[in-house]
Amino acid sequence: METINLNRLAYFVAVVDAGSFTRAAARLGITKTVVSQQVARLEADLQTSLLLRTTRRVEPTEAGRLLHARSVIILREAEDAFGEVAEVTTNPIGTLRIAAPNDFGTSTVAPLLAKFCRTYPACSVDLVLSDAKIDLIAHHIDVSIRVGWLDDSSQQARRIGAFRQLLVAAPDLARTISADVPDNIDQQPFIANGALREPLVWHFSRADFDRRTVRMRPAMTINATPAVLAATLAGGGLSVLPDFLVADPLQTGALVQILPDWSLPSGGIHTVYPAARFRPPKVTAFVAMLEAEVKRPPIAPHGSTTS
Amino acid sequence: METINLNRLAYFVAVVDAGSFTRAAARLGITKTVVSQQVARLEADLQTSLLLRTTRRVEPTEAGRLLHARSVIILREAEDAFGEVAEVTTNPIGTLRIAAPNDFGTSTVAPLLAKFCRTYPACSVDLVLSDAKIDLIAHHIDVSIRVGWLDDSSQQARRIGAFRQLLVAAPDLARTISADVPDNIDQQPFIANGALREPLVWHFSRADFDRRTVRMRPAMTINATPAVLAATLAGGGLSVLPDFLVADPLQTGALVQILPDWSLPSGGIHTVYPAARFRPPKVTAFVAMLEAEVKRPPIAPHGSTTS
DNA sequence: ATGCACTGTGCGCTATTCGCATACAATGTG
DNA sequence: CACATTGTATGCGAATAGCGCACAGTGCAT
Repeated sequence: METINLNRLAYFVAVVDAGSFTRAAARLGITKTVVSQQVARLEADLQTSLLLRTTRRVEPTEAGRLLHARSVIILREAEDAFGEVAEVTTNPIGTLRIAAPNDFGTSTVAPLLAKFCRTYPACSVDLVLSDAKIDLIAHHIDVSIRVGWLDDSSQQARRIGAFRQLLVAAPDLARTISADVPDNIDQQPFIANGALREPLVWHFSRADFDRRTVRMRPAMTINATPAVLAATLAGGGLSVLPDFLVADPLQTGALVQILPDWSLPSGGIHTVYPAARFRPPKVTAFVAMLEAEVKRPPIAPHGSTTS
Repeated sequence: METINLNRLAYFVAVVDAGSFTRAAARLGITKTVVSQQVARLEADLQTSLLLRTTRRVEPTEAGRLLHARSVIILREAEDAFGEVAEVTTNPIGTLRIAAPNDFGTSTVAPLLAKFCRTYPACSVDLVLSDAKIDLIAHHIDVSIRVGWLDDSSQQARRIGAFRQLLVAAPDLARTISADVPDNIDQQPFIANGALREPLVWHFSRADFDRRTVRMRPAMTINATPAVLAATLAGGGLSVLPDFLVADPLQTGALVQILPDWSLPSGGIHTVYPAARFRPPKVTAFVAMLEAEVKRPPIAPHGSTTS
């Protein structure tokens, strides 16, 4: 069987159902000429008469009745399939696979998932945490969240928010620091984040004009941000951490911000999508929710310490 | 959902199955350009990305996986349906509905059905006996058998054989007739067949040159041929009957042919088909069998009486 | 009988689509 | 970093879809 035109089945079924070429054409919104010709071609393809025509009546042959019964099922199934696809393309539904870095995923994305699943009960979520860049299409990732500073290669990233970096310390250590300018801060023990490209050199700025660059002396270097946080909480030294990680410790007083009047370079929160022409609503819905969450800064800029 | 092109489903499925546009194109025997474009159009129709493409890998999206699963089923069902139709169009199979006159149907067609059903076990037969002309397509008749002399209206009839008309009588009556020329036969009691157009005037012929026309005097007129036969068997008079009806009585001696050297006009046995482009094999097979049966004349022409 | 309305189909025509060949950007692979 | 391979964009010819029109056949109401 070498590839018979499936579209003609719809015409044929319409004629049988309507009992007339003319009515079928009206129902299909095309000329009766076309219906007649299409059915004729279907018959030619199958080498069978499917319909016996009089000017007054159209009656299916045995082969016609056979094919009609099958075609009705086929067409209904096709309609169902298209309907299902349409459902996915118009409503947030289905499984959403999100890739995110470990720290941001744990601190921000994961808590947001509860709300997302509550808002869109037809969605389920797979959160894939990884700090490495993974192949989006190979892993069926719908949206990947990249935090920090993008290298030029990821062109198709879209910035949905920013995060600030805060110099923090455990309260006991913070009490020993009285400086209100960064100049001598490099005398303090520093926990370097080995995951950053430049973990030691930090550019402080204040009020649009005051700028200082300080090279910290690492008391220790840890290449995973959550571990840096843990060490900092334990009083191991100062460290620079993103706001979304230290919001809670600052709130509870487990950490204290040092030099709160000075800002460090802020980074971007980006979404990256696999190259697709159309974006499913589940992705749009989630990104909208994440963007709202991320635009509401967890720490007011230039706020004071919470101790 | 306004009529999505079903043919593209095959292309899409081929790509997913092959995991590559190029391999799918090879499998389909067309260019990869076409496959790419067709899938792109399907996606445009559905307003959805079905495939995520890299030059190295092609992976279906969630909608794509959904549609793939459905499409595989749809395509398989379509193939099944076409296969079933092909079965009907190539092999004698299915229900064969035959229309025939009461007399010929009873005497000739009905006995033949046993052989037909034995030869083609995949066929079942509906024999519709009626002396009136019925609407072939309204009654789903595959082939109608007309016996006798067609009026000009039935153009699409095909002659598959002939029958002879025989002047017969019961043996007791036949013994009283000694004539060997038709001239005085009109003195005998005659049973007229009211179903004929001209039941009384008969044209006898012998050996290509001897011709006589006789007008019989009806002792009785009966408008159903089988009843004429019954009256003749009962000795009610001479009558003219088709060979297929009197073959058995002549064989057993229940009837005797009168003037066996003289012939009466013979009639045709015709098939009439509903106007269809293609003829199903079940019809062809049956007509072939009927033609063979009918071509073998039940009574040798110019044979002698069997008394 | 006889218009008459209506059926399905054939014909000429145009717009769209199918399909091919070629060229090209992107991406792994050695 | 050359190289092969992938999917896509482009231009072009052929096939198809679809339209309007005209026409023969058929049932219905006179």
